[in-house]
Amino acid sequence: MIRPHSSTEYWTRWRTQAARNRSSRQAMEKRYDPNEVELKWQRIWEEQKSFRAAENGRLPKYYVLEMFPYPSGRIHMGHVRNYSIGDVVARYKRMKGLNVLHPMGWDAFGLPAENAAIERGVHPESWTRENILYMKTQLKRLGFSYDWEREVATCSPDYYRWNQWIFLQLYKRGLAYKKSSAVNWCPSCQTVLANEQVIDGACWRCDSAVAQKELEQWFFRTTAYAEELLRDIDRLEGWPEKVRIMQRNWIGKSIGAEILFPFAGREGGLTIFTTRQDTVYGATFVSLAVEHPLALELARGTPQEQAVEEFVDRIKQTSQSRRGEEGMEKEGVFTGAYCKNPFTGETIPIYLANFVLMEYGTGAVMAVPAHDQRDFEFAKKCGLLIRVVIQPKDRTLAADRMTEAYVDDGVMVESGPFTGLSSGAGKENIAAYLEEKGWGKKDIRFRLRDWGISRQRYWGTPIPILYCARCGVVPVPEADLPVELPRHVPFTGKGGSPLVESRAFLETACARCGGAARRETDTMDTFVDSSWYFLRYVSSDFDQAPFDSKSAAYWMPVDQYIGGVEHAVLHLLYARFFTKALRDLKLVKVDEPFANLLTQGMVCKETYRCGRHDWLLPTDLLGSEQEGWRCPQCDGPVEKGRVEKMSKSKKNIIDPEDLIARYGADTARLFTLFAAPPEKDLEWSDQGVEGAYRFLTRLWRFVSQHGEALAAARSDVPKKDLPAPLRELRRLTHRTIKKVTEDMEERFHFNAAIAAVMELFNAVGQAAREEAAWQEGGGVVRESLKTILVLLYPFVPHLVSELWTEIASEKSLDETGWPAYAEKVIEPERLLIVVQVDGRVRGKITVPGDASGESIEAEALRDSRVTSFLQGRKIQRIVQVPRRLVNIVLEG
RNA sequence: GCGAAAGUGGCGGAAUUGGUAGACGCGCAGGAUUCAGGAUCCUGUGGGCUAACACCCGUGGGGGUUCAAUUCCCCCCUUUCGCACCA
Repeated sequence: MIRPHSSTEYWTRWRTQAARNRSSRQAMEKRYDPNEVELKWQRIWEEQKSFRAAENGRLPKYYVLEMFPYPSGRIHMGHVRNYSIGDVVARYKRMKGLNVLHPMGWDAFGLPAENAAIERGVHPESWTRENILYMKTQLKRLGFSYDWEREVATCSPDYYRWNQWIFLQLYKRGLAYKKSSAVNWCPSCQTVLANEQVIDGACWRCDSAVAQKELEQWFFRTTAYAEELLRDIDRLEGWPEKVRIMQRNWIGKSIGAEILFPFAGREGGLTIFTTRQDTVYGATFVSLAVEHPLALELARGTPQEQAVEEFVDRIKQTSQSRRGEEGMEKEGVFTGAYCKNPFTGETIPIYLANFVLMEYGTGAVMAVPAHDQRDFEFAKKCGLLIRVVIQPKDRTLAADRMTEAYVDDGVMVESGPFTGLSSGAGKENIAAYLEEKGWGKKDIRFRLRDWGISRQRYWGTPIPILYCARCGVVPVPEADLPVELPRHVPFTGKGGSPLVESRAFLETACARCGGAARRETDTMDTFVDSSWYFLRYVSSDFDQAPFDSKSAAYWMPVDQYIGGVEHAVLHLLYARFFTKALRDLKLVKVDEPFANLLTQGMVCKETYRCGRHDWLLPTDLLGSEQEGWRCPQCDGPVEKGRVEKMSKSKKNIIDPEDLIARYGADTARLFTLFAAPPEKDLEWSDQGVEGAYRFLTRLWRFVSQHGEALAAARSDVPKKDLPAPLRELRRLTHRTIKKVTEDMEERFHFNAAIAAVMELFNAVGQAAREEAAWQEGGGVVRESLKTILVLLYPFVPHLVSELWTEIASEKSLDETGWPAYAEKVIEPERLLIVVQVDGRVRGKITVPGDASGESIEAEALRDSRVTSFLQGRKIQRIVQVPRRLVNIVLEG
């Protein structure tokens, strides 16, 4: 196969070629045309179905998943980055011999499609389908190695019927239920607004003030899993600490107690929740939320009645978001009613306060002004009693001299039988005492709320519920699924959900009694769709259940999940909730869906801004970098703004399509992977892109210049008697394999991996310029270059595939797999030892690889630069780091 | 306010079981090639002081531990992100 080929022959030819190159380089070389190369390989991969995944029990599996996109119309740089990272992982793991599942799909329900319908009269479905088609060609053009046969689109009835099916299972188990809850309501558009449609408390479309409106809505009982969701965070070792903390905070577990404060002068009492039962002797009043069911009732018949009514009305009108604002002043009103502190026996007043939340705890709190900052401020304002019941260790508090609450732990005082206990012991003892006395009990509360999934929208999954005048709430029988969205509905943007207007959809027969029934017109939150799509991929055409449990048993969990931090809480928490619920339905075995999570940073770019005309496109600017930019509209000075996340409004976006047209997908991928490590923000740089492109061009040129020689070179490298520079090149080659493998494996240090390959390529280039490199037949150069190509394959697969066919005849890239390195080759013959005197580098010596510590020390002491520092000084001791460093420590 | 992450040349970033700080890329400078420009190739490039060597300084600031600190500990500053009346 290999033609005999002497080095002289090669050199003669090389020289003539070089000479010819000088006269007509263009004609000589095949130019690097990324477009041609990339389309060619994309076609080949498609034809050969290279990335199809199939279950194979004999092979270890690897499931790598990137967060699927919303089909907004075009992909953006954030997608390119996210999916490039995922593709590197997928291709790398495949080369390592793992059976890789790498799917892609579409988070296809959502508001923008409905807006397009309202604004431009396009049906949400057509709009979405067209966007999907376009974006799919964009993703294919980037060469991502997806198994497209598993593609899912959540707006397809084949998909959302399983949303409905899961809903019914949850409903059966009481995990889906209905309750009254507030929504944002625009009184002018007569419609419900999503949170993102409320801007500064006003409707985004008509700018009128948004009100709160109570509606009956569907919920998933996420709180049923609160404890497990919290506990299992500890097991998610492959997740960023940041995300784990965010989830913990979101779930917000508080351990405390419920205490009943009986009313004074009437039956019953108020149940409060506290985490500081050790301060109960300092509770000098009780505060209620204005929404508390007893708020008005307690005031009835008292002189306070009118004041309370006014207060409640006023506070309720301020929206939730306003109420949470910083510096919101503590306000309250006395209800006119009293209760008893069961511990002190004192009669204490009941107030309403604007800072007490009905949604948390019981909507009632015992107020301990000395040891809670809010209560302190409130008590100061209303002139209420402040009593110190916890003393810090290092000083003594006096109520009348306090300027703020003391909220830390300490020793209990003035606390009856509990006086003298520490806060910790007090909490335990008081909780026990409560149960003994029947005044209350130990209690745990979560900040986590149940998940409201109802949306008064069209473009989402219809909730499979019927309302029958006779039977009440009736779930749609599984056999009748899917409940499909009616196609023809009016999109006006006014009134309720368009589904309400569709009689064909709305009016139906009761599944139980056959009588007239009405369908639920709410659709599901799109987070429902994305809470289990990773399971659908394992068997995306399965029609007996959401997914085939056997396939899930093979593929789950997702080994590596990759996406933006913006989903750190909601999406990831809901997906965890679904996984646990589906596990309890015996559909899946895993407790957690994502074993490892990588949250990639944002793609940023510098911005330009004019004082009068705001953000400007860099291409519109007048002037220059040196003499300063000027505004094209007013000729005023333009300040080079900060580096910000790419966004249309800041006019600092780069369209991936333009980038690909100019440089190709490989350059786009290489740059995004090289410019920063995946988890950090990436600062876009046009010059950096040029640099990446230049590197690829250099690689291309090297192969076209040396291709023939390399193809003909000996592939069996003679292990012995290599000239020193070639031994060195081999060593670097193997060292690079080791480094890149570690960078890929451990922390996805792709930028460092690429840098190492570039370094190797620089060395190859240098070696190849020497005639000596070809004397042994070019085998070492060939091995090094092949290594470069293989190591680069996950990053720039098109270019590498093309070059590989040029130089490597014997095996395909797929068969070759990820290279191994030999420790023995890496082992250097001579070691470079740094010699320090008193910790400062004073000399460098080289010693044989097997030199003993003593001989290294002796050598170090002989070094002339070192000895000049030893003149007239006494050596105190010598520290040696084997094979690396000698530090000579002097006395004095 | 609480929590987290980060701060290294002109720029993006390397290096952390403590052991040559600045890999790799960009930019810049010089050279080769070219009629010229571009492209390409080669060389240099933290700062100070030098003719050069040498030496000194240097990883946000200050202190500490150590033979040795970008890396570990304490204090402070700055930036970014998340949470923010959760009783």
